[in-house]
Amino acid sequence: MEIGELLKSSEVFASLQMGDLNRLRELAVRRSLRKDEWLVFAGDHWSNLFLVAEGNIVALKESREGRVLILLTMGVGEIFWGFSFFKPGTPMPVSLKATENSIIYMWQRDHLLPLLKKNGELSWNLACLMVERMQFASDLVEGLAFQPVTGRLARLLLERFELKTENTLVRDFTLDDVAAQIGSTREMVCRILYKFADIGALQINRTELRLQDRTILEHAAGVNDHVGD
Amino acid sequence: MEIGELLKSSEVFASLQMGDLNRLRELAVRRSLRKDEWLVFAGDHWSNLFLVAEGNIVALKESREGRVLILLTMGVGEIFWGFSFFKPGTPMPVSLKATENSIIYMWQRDHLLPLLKKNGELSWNLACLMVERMQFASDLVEGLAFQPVTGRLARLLLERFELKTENTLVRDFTLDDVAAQIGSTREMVCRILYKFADIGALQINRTELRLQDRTILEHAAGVNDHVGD
DNA sequence: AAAACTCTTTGACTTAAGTTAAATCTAGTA
DNA sequence: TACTAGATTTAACTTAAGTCAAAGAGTTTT
Repeated sequence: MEIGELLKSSEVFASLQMGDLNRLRELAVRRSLRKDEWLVFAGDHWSNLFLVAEGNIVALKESREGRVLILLTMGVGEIFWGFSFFKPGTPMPVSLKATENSIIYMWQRDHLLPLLKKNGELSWNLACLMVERMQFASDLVEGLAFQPVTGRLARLLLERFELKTENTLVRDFTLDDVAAQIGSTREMVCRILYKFADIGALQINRTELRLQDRTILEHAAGVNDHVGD
Repeated sequence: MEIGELLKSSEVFASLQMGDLNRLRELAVRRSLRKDEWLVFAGDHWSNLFLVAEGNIVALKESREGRVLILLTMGVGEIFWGFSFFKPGTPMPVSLKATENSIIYMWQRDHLLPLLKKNGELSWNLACLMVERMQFASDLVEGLAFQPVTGRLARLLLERFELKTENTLVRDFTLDDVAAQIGSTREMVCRILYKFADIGALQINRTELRLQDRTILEHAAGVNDHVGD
C-alpha cells in the first residue's frame, strides 16, 4: 500500500494536518524485508518507530533452549517501535522478524520527536495504542499463568475459526508455528490436536482442519464456565 | 505525603505549570483504603487515573481455581489507571487491591482529558511510563513462558536481597504472598526454599532467610549462563 | 528415480508442578 | 493456660508437559 494512504488511514497518524503528514512522508525510510529476515534482536538498543506497509512482522522471544514465543503479530497498517524510542537506553525486550516478504516505513526518534511534542493528539494516540497492546499482553500472561496448554490451543483454534465463515481451516502453518504462539512444542500441539479429534471436536487431515463441535473447544478454552456471573 | 509534593516529584506530572498543578490538586479525589480492601475488580469498566500517596496497591489476576498472580506493585508516588481511561469500553484486565492501609488521589477521565490534550508533554510522559510497564510485563511473560518455578523464585529472592546491605531477609511475608508473585503455590515455594537450603544457598529459620551462596541462586535464575555474549 | 529435506505423527520416558491431606508450629486471645 | 485460627512444613500421589527417538509422509533437489 502507498505510504500516504497508510498514514491517512492509521489510527495514530490520521489526526495530523496535511502539512505534518507530508513532512512524515518525506522523513520515512522505506525498508523491505525478505521472509524470515530479522529487523532487530532482543537486547538491541533501537529507537525507531515503524509502520507495516506490506506483509507481516512478528515480535517474539527466544529461550536459551531455543523455544520461541510469539507475543504479537503486526499486519498492514500496524505500528510498532523500539523501546528506546520512548526511554533511551531501554533495550528491546523482543526480536522483530518478517514472517513473509514485507515492506515497512521507519522513522528515527530524532525526526519524530518534535512532531510528537508539538502535537499532543499524537502522543495521546500512541498512548491509546499502548493500552491496547497492554491488554494483549495481559491476556497472554493470564493464559501462561493459569491455562494449561490444551486451553491455550483451544483458544487459538477458536480465534482462527472465528475469522472464517466456513468451519474449515487450511493448514498453511506448521506445528512449530502454532507451538510458538501458545508457548509449547510441536509434539504437544500434535498430540492435543489428535486428542481434540478423538473426542469429536475436530476432523483432521493433511491439508485442513474441520471444526465439528465448537462447544468442546469453548469448554477447553474455559469460555463457558462463567455460570454464576 | 502531601499531594502537592507528590505531583511535583512525579515523573509524569512534574513538567506541568504551577497553574495546572493547582487545578489538578483541586480536582483530585482523596480516597483511603484499608489493608486488603479492593479498589476495582478485573472486568470492571473504570476510567480513573490515580496516584499512590501512602501504602501499597497491587495489580493482580485471579484464576477460576483461586490462584492469584500479582502483576505489579505500586508504591508511594506511582501512577496507574483504568484501561477505559484511554479506550472507553475497555474492561480492567487486573484487579487492584491495597496490601496495607493506603491513601490514593484519583482523577476522573473527563477532568483530566482537557489537560492531557492541551499538554503534549503530559501524554508523552504517560506513554513513557507505559513503555516502562510494558517492559515489566515482558519480563513477566518471559519468566512464565521459559523459566521453571525454581528459576522464578530464585530471581525474586535475588531481587529482595539486592535491596539489602545485609544478607538477611526478615520473613514479613507469607508463602502465599511469594507464590502469588511467581505464579505458583505455597507448597511449591516452601519445597523450593528448603531445596535451596539443602544445597547451601540459603539458611532458613522461622523469622528470617540468610543468603549463603548468591551464585547458586544466580545460576538457578539463569543469570550467569550468558557465556558467549 | 533416488536422495535429501522438512514436517508430522507416535510411543516411551523423564521431569516439573500441582493437589490433597495431615502434622506441626506460632501468635493471639478467651 | 488452653484454645483457636492461621501459617508452615512434609509426604504421598496425580497429572501436565517436555524430551528423545524413530517412523512416515510429502516436497524439492540432484
